[in-house]
Amino acid sequence: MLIDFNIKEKIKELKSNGKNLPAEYFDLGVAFWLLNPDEKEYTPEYLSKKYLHNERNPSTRASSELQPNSSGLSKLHQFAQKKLKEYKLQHLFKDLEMPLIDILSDMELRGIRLDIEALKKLDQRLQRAIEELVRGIYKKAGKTFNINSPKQISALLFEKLKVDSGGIRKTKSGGFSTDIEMLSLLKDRHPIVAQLIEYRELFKMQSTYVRPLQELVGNDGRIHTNYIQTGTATGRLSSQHPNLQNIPNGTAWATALRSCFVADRGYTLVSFDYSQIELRILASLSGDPKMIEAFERGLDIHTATAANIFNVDPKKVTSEMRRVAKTLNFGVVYGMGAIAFSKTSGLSFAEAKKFIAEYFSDFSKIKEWQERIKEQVRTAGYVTNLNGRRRWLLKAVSMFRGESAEAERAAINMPVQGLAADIIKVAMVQVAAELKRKGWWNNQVRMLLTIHDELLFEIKDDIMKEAIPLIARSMESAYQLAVPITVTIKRGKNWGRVS
DNA sequence: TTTGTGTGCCAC
DNA sequence: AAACGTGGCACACAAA
Ligand SMILES: Nc1nc2c(ncn2[C@H]2C[C@H](O)[C@@H](COP(=O)(O)OP(=O)(O)OP(=O)(O)O)O2)c(=O)[nH]1
Ligand SMILES: [Mn+2]
Ligand SMILES: [Mn+2]
Repeated sequence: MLIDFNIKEKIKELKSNGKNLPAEYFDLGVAFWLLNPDEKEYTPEYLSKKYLHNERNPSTRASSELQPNSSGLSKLHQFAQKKLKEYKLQHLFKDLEMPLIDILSDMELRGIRLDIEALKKLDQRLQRAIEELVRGIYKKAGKTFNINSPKQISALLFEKLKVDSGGIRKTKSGGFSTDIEMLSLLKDRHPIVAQLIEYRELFKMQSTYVRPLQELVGNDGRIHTNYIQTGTATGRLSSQHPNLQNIPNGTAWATALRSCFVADRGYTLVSFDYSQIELRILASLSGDPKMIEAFERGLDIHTATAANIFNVDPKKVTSEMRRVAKTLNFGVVYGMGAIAFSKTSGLSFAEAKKFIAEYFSDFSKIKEWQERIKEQVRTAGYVTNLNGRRRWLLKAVSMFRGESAEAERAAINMPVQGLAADIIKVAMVQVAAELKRKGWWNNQVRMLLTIHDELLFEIKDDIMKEAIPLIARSMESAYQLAVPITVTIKRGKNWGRVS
């Protein structure tokens, strides 16, 4: 058995060189992450110092110092084994996280094709639009300055241009805040502000996405992200270099950017996204009869909330309205206050307070479930999800009210977000196994991206008709809840496509 | 020159 | 963001 850190990288190396893979492996970083997903890092140096009280990297120590069988790595292994068993995490480790490594390594090696020419054109369009905005901003300002500096924007607006600063929040370091909420407030007070807002949007697109993506395209014309299996405290994956889990979505610029992610010739991009996934999980965990019935009837609670808040017929709910409602639905169940709710929804403070109160009286079992979680985290110092995944939250008993409240909200979130993470991981393992049985894995069907509750595939056109229902049914049956689990399927030659 | 903090914003 | 949660990343600015 291969016992080491960063096994995903080692597997990728072996696969790239056509070597045989170890039959069994034990990733120490992932093991320690399951034991405590809030560690600062999961390196041999850090963990052996912390758990073995040993300063040096256990894997690079001179062999002369070592007793056979008691090297630092096997000490860490023994410790992790013992604790995984004690915490009942072996199942998650052995049957979910370790099998996932093989899948993630295939996904990272495969990468996703980028249309470089389209991206360059988008860059140029952005560049021209940004230059135009900069000209207009400097003209209205009567001087040049660094528009990327919140400090300089503040000085310009409130000192040089004498814009009324009434109602403008201060940052914790004392200056006026210039975030989107404050700029929206200032939009009616000076014509420069609308241009600043648009500049922010375009500069973000260019500096965070369009430029770095061009840099990171490989010789194969594809982008290879790195999934961090130890990257979150709830069980989700994270994605780095580049992060492909936060590619813009919804605006015209976002669609243009997503259109640069394309399928190989003869293939189609197909995405499968779980519907209202954490609300379904919450309904199931809490046993709330009303929410369970809503899902059994096939209702869309995000749409219902949007219709309610915006006072329109559910059929008239737009995707932007539904996204706002999504923020509100999850906000409420994870502890949002009436002030934040009113700002996000546009409702008055009183209406917001009423909405939240009615939400918890409609779905009263959710409130009861939350109270049980709060009790658990206070008494045990940790919470677990349905599969035993664990998060330590010792601050739940902090003497500082803000700290304990924050820990309680995290405690309420973890069992839900963490089960959603487990469900998609189970789905990935199950789908991969079924596709391998078909002989399609990594050939006619390529799993490209995992985005929290969504899988993006590249599928050969001639087997789409068979592959799509196979994947969808597999994802929907990956886990049994008290409510049905469904996926929404979208397809196109590029990622900016319509349904 | 590098490193760390603050601000801000993209996604789920 | 004044009581939604989970992330990654770019940039300004100050300190090392
Ligand atoms: N706490 C919190 N969680 C969020 C937020 N946005 C998304 N999530 C979590 C909960 C969602 O169920 C999960 C997947 O995000 P999606 O965008 O796919 O939304 P969801 O599946 O709920 O609805 P959908 O039917 O796919 O549009 O991520 C948010 O603003 N706050
Ligand atoms: Mn979803
Ligand atoms: Mn999603």
